[in-house]
Order: sequence, then C-alpha cells, then structure tokens
Amino acid sequence: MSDAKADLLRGTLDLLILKALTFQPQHGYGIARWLEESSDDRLRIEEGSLYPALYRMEKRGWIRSEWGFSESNRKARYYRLTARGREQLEAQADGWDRLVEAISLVLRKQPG
Amino acid sequence: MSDAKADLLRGTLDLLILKALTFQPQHGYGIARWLEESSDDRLRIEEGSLYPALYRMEKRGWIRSEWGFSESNRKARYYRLTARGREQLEAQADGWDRLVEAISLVLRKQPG
DNA sequence: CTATATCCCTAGAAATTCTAGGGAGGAGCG
DNA sequence: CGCTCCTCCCTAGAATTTCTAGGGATATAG
Repeated sequence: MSDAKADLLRGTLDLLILKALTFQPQHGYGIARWLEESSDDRLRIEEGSLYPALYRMEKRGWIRSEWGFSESNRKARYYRLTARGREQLEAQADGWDRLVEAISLVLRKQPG
Repeated sequence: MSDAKADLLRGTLDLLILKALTFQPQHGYGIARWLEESSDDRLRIEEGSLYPALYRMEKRGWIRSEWGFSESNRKARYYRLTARGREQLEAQADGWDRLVEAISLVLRKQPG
C-alpha cells in the first residue's frame, strides 16, 4: 500500500528539480540521473512524475526550455532556471528547512 | 495556488498523528490541539484532513478507537496506538530521517 | 543485428490534503 | 433568556501530486 519505497519524494520534487538546474541547464533524463548520483542512489524520480512536473514548472514560469542536442548527440529538451525559479528555489528550501525543524521539534517531544 | 502555507504537512500527517498518540489515547480535537502546541504553532492539521486520516489509520490497524467522554464532559472518540501502530511510528520516523538526510545531501551539493 | 542506454511523452489510477460546508452541546456573558 | 464561542464529530467534492504502465525513436556497443 504505502511502502517506504513509494511516495518517496513527498512534495519535494519541485525543490529537487530546481536544485538540479542551479548549475547548468539540463534535460529531463539528465536531471533524473543527477539526482540519483547526488543522493547516493537514495532518491529517484520516475519519468512519469518528472515530465509532468517539468511541464507544470515551466507553466508557472520557474523554468524555461529549448530543444538542443545532448552530449551523446540526441535531441533533448534543455531546461534552465528563470529568475522566478531561483526565487522559488530559495523559498522552497526555506520552507523545507522550517518544516524539518518543526517536525523535529514535535518528534522529540517527551511525555509530560 | 500552492503557497508555502498550503500542503504544509506533505505526507507527514500520519507520522505526526502516531506521535501524538504515543503518550496517551486522545480524541481528534485533542490531537489537533496537541500538534499546534507541540510545534509552537508552526504546524496545523485541518479537521477535514484529520478525520479521514484517522479513519484510514484505523482501517490499517495502526490505531483503535472507542467512544468516551472528554475532560469537558462531551462525547469524544478516543484513539490509541496498537502494536502495529508503534511499529509504523518507528518505521515512518526512520523513513523521515532518511529522507531528510538524503535531501540535505542533495541541497548541499555544489557546482562541479 | 540485437541489446542496451539515452531521450521524450501520455493516460489513467491512486492517494493525500484541502476547502467548505453541516451539526450538536456545553459554558460564559450581557 | 439569548447569544456567541469553544469543543467535538463528520462528509463531499475539488485540487494536486505522484505513480504505474505503457508507447516511441535513435545512437552505440557487442
């Protein structure tokens, strides 16, 4: 039903994608590979989640895309952060930190 | 649309509810109040999220409920953890820690 | 030529959470 | 008394996210 495996990303997908694009433009497949490497294989984006997410994010103006050719010489759609995307990254990273802090506070609670 | 305000809990609702019940049985309203206090008002469960969540969790055998009377002498449905609920709490807390760790790893990544 | 890796994408299901209600009873206050 | 607020329960429907499970095309290695 809901393994630790499933729903691994729990609302952090956008944040991770934004982070993946901070260094240089990348295509979808590259984002997925980058996340696996960067997380020591602890996080994975399914392609069926990734492409719809990229679509949403472009519609919101956080990223912009254009077609190009990958290192292995294939057609690939490259995404790069917009200014608003950088703002979002900061905002979401802050939100994440605050969430982690708040939950940590609650989980440490002792009886009494 | 999707403020930092909205979707605050991002898949941690079950974990927080389980935690709320570790000390003693509580009714729904009490769980909501407890979370607000314990988090210094940083986290809030909407009742429209809470009651369906309690229903799900009982169906999964993590909690069990019975009717009783609250401190203010009203009818209230009290929930308590089952053994499986305690296992779930541990599992979800572990999963949460691992997620936080993995995301932290990714977010700290520098160019290069 | 076949397999594998690289790249793109969609439809539909599943799950979670929220908004936006409704209801009832007890307690305090004018 | 009448009013409001707080305590407690609950549901329906929408919105959103993510997954499963496909399909498709091309380059490269063996």
